Amino acid sequence: MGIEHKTRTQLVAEAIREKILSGEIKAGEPLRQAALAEELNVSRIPVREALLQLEAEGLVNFEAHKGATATMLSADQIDEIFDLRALLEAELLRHSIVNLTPRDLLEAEAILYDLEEATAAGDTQLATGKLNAEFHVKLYSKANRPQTAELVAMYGKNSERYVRMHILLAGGIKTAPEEHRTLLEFCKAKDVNAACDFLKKHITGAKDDIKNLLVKMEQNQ
Amino acid sequence: MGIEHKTRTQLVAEAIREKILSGEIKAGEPLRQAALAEELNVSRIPVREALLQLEAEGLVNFEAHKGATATMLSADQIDEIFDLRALLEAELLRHSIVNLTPRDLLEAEAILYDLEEATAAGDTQLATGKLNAEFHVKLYSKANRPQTAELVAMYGKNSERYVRMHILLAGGIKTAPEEHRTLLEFCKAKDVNAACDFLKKHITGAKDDIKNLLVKMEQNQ
DNA sequence: ATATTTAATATTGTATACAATTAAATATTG
DNA sequence: CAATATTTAATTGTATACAATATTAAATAT
Repeated sequence: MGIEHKTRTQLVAEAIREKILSGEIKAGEPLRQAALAEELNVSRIPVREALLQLEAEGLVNFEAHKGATATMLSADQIDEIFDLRALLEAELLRHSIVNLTPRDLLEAEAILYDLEEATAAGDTQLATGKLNAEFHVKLYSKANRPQTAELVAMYGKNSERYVRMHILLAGGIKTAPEEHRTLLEFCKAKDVNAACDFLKKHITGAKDDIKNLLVKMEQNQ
Repeated sequence: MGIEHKTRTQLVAEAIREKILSGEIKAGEPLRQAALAEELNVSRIPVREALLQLEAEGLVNFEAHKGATATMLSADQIDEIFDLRALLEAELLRHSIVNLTPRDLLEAEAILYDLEEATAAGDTQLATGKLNAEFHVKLYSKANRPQTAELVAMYGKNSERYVRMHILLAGGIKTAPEEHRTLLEFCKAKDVNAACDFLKKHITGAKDDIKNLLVKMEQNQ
């Protein structure tokens, strides 16, 4: 049970990732190695390695000799990412549902309870962010599809900043709380097809909401 | 039209990638930075960066302080990867079919012709490798889904060594050539659902073939 | 002899220094 | 003045050197 010995590269990656997701570093903005290195009190080597990792996560574009920039997703790319999420998350759910125990379903319901309470309290940040993710992860938890789950996590992270932005600009996503409850009921009933179809629509709905905003922003520039 | 100035990191990545795909570096084998650096006449820095890239491609596992190893895919992981490919490639085809021009279909048929000739000549390496990939790529070429295509390319690369190995050990994949022709006919007829369903079965069939071999190999160890 | 420390070695992680490339600024020419 | 060279500065890419960690070998204790 040793102390976790995080490498500098990992710490730097976390720092830059958060800067991008929080919007402190805006999409398209160049990421200067020297500046980041100085700010984080490390040499450029771990910064470079962190940037490479973040490129693999889709948060950064790294072009040889030209440097790294935070990725700027066009409306089309957002569109595609959310389609991918719908496809992959439905696949996870399909494999998970049959293995979900009554215990799992109760835990999901407990999260849903918190989520509804947060929504009622007006905490859209918490509701659409952490709790929403927890609920979904719980439903997928018995899929036994680690690589698919990793992909889903990656795309989730990549969408996160746009969701956050959307919350800020549009005052939260209109995802009706009942949608989550409907999804849970389908899972309880072990109605695989209904649950997966509904999940796809659920994700696609969020997409349309965000995409509209993105299109407007692109026009304004 | 400048001379392509490939960075050392890119060259090293290509070299190591080929070593892994060709089987020169076996799955599970450790990749010593110093040894690779000396062999390729570079310092350890580009080697490290190349290893990070290859990790993103799924060809390498990189653990802090312990070093990198060529990924060893279990039968379960192969299973999941091929399921993912079936899902994603069907998605690409679904979006591409409607945009495929008669010209595209003729080009696909030309590749298929070469493929059948190679098969007849007994060149399973060429037929199941390059030409097979070309045929599929042609069918997906009008999908307009760059990120999905990138994923498919990645998983394709990751499966490649197992396909190669299978060809060596089992004398080629039994994928009936008629399967490709059937798929092409569905595309010509613009029968989206039939084509996608058939494609999924086509990929899943290849999976079962390879998986059987993998299971045997795991038992032998 | 086996288990547990301690020392030695090998290997990875990171800072510094320098080389290569690109972008910006200045000079040059039609 | 516009367009093109030429120089300068900024930035990235990579080698070398050293620090931190993990692995192996030796030493000690049980």
